[in-house]
Amino acid sequence: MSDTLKTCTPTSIPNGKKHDHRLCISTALKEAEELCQARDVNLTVTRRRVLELVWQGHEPVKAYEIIDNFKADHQATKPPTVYRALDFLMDNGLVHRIESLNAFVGCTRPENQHQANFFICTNCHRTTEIESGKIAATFEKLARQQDFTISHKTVEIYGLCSRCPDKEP
Amino acid sequence: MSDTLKTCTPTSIPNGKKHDHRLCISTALKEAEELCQARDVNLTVTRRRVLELVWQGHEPVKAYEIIDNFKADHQATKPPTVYRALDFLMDNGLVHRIESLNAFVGCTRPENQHQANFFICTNCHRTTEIESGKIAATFEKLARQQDFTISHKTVEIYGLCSRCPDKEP
DNA sequence: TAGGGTTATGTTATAATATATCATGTGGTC
DNA sequence: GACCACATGATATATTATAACATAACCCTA
Repeated sequence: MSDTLKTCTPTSIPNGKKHDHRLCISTALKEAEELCQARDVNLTVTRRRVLELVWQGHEPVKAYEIIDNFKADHQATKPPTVYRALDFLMDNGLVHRIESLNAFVGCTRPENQHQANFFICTNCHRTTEIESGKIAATFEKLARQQDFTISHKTVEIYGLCSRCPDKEP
Repeated sequence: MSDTLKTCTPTSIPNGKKHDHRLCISTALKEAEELCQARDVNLTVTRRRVLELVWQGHEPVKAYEIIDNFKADHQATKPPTVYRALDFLMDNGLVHRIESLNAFVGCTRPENQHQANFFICTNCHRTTEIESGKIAATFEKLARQQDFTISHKTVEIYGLCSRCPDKEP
């Protein structure tokens, strides 16, 4: 474990395959607990388990994969339960939905509720949040030109990540 | 008709409610015919009708709405037929898919095959393609910083259009 | 002109994603 | 204890999309 301790942060998920993802998970859960406590909302066992399953990796996870995982836990559950937990987690900025994949990914900086933009690797599916005022500024400028008032965005950029540079795009 | 003849173009759909949308439809169909002929691909009756139905307005249209419209035509058809026609139209740049709505919208400049970015009104659902090298450049720059190689994008910006400025966002 | 390839559509079935609705449980509080 | 708010359970169904195989129409060419 000694060379792989780094936790994943919004803009830099370690490039080496072997970052210690257990740390990502435990950090995400700890942050979620703190935030929910601070906000006086209830991170129940179900919601916590769904969050943990979303955080199985840095790849978006599908709702029915989560349901299947509950089955594997011998804690069988039905779609509404999982979708409700996901709604809660999204409302609290703990997970994001990837519209173009119908899937969900853990938020890497939930303490600061935001809409995220994503880079998504078409090879390994690793998904990273893009932080950039530039993006917002670019869209705001275009919006002003058309008298359009932006409320929210879906920005999902596909391509090959730094770990998969040689794959077919 | 005299004050409403303007056809809708990528960046400016007329703001007055009463642009002559029949002209948008006929222009889109004519361009589609020309392009398909030039490319030696087959704009069949089914595909042409699906395109026409997508072009019923400047709002994204759902696949099953198209199927229902075929029923109303007494030309009942099944999902695979419509999805196949939509695939053809997308392959040929004649329609775009709006991922966050699971819906389809006619392309306003099909002669130049491209990936589009969209402004989508949350009130009237009018959807306009954004043309901007700025957007691509902004993302390319961020991508380079992370050794990410972009292949394609889903960019769907929601808010209120110029016709709906006073609505709740 | 029969055979074979290509393209498009038809048909049946089902997969995958998501929600509406009503019932139940649980913990606080008046 | 009665009530309320919240969370979950359970049933059913809606919505979106595709797999797989069959048929048809057309063209080519040997």
